[in-house]
Amino acid sequence: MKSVPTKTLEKERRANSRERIPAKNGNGLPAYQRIQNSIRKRIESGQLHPGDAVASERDLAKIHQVSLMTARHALASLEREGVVERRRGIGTFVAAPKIHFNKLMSYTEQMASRSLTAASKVLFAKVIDNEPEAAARLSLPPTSSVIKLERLRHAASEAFALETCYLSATEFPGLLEAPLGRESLFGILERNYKLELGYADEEVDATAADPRIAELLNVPRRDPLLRIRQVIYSTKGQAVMYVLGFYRSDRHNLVIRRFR
Amino acid sequence: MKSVPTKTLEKERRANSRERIPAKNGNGLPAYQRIQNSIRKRIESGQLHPGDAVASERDLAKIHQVSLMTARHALASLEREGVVERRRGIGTFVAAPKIHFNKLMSYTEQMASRSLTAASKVLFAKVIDNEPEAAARLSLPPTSSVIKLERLRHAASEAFALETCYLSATEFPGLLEAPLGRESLFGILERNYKLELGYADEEVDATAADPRIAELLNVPRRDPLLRIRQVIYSTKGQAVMYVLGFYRSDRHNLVIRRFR
DNA sequence: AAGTGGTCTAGACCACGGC
DNA sequence: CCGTGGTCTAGACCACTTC
Repeated sequence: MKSVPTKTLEKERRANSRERIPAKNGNGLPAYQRIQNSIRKRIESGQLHPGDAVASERDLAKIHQVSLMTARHALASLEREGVVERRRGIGTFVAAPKIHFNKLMSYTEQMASRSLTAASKVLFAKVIDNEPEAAARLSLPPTSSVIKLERLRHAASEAFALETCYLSATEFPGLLEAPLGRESLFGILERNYKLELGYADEEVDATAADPRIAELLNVPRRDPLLRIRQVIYSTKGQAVMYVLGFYRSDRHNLVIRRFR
Repeated sequence: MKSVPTKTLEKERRANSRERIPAKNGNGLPAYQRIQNSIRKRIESGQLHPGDAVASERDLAKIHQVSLMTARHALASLEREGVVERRRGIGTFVAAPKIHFNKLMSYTEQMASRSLTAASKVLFAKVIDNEPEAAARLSLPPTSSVIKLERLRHAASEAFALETCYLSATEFPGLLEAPLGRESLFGILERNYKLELGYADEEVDATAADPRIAELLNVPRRDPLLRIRQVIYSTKGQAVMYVLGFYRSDRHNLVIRRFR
C-alpha cells in the first residue's frame, strides 16, 4: 500500500519538473534568485522605497508559482544581505539605504561615492629590488623585484594624501605602461589582470609630517597625519598589494563599524 | 478524491507532532538549533577540529530524526556564521578558527586579549547637563543630563590613553556608584543594566596633543595622537554611549579588516 | 480572525567531485 | 557509481501582531 502513493507522487513530481524546465530557462537561474532579482530591481528602479512592504512569502509564492519554502528562501537570504528586514507577524520591508561600512574601496571609488572626482599625480613609478619591508608585507623574498608607485592624491586642486603602492613585478608585468594617472589601479588590476580583490588588513596610527610630506601636502612640518598601512589580498587570500598612505588629518577621517 | 489523502497526511502530521513535543521539550529550542548546538559543542570540546568533516545533511537528518531540509537549515546557517564551510559534492567541514577582526571590545577586553591587565584612573565622574555635542551623538536633547566619565588608561605604570565616556544619566541611574576604577564599564552595563551591546561606529583621525593631554599622557606637546570618536549602540540600534579617546600613537595602532 | 514570518516534513531532482 | 551539497514541492503547525 505504501508503494502506490509513493509512485503517484513521483509521477506528479516529474510532471511538475517538465513544467518547471521552461520556467528555469527563463534566465537559467534558480527560482529563489529570480525572485530576489525581481525584488532588487523594484528597489533599484524606485518602485520600492526603504520602509515599504515587500510582498509576503505567500504572495510571492503565488506570483512566481513556487512553493512557500522557495519564496521564503528568497526573502531570508535577501535579509541576510541586508536588503530587506523581516518582522514576524508583520511583514517584510525594504531595509534602510545601506551604508557601506568597512568596505574595501579604492581612492577613486571613495571619492566617487562622495560625488567627487579623484585625481592623482604620479611622483614615482619604477621597478626596484631593495624594498625589503614592502617585499615582506607581500610575502616575497627580501630582494624581490617590486613595482613601486608613489602618487599624490588630490581633488579640487588640493593635495589630500600621499600613497605609495608596492606590487610584485613578476605578477604584474607591464603594469607601469598602464594609464596610472587617469585610471583606477583597482580597475586596472581587476580588468587587465583578472584579479579578484577580496579584503585588506589595515594598520592605522598617527604620525607627524616630515619635511618632504609637509611640502607635498602643503601642511606645516610636524603636523599630525593619519598613516595607514594596508595589505590587500585577493579572494584566494594571496597578498597582492601593499599600500602605505599618509592622509591630511584635516581632510580625512576614517569611518569604521565594529561588531560585538 | 483529493480531500482523502489530505486528511490522511494531516493525521500523520498530528501523530508526528505528538511525538515531537517531548523532543522539543528536550530544551525548548527549534530542532535546527539543537543540531547546531550539538555541532558547536563538539567543536568547542575538541572532538572536532578545524578541517574535520561534519556529519552530512543526510546523516544529521537520520541522527536527529528530522527531515533533510531541517538538517540542511542547521548547516546552512552555521556556514553563514562562519562556523563551518560547505563544499558541494564533498561535504561540510569545520572552519578555520576565526580571527576576530573589527570586534567591538572594551579596553579591558583588548588588554586581556593581549595578556595584559588593564588599569585606569578616574579623573572625572559626574552628571552634567551642558554637553550638547555628546548629547547629540547620543540622540538626546542638547541640555540632557549625561554622565561624563573621564579615565586615564594605563598598563605597566605607563599612561596609554585618555578616554571620556558619555551616557544618558536617566538611562543609567547609580552608574557612578559602581566600581569604575576596577571593573570594566562594558561588564557593568551588560551585567547590572542587562544591556546587550551591538555595534559601534567609529571616526578616526590624527590630532596634536594639547598641553593638558600632553602632560597626562607624558608626551611632548603637539605630538601626534590617534583620536577616536565612538558611538556604541545596543543590539536594538539605540545609541548607548559616546566615547572620545586620545591614544598615544607610539603605543597604539588600530587594526581593521575591510572587505570588498 | 486574518495575516505574517518561523519551523518542519518526506520526499524529489540536479550538479558536482571523487572513486 | 555513489555521496555530497543545492534547489524545490505542497503541504502543515506554531508564534506573533494587528484589527
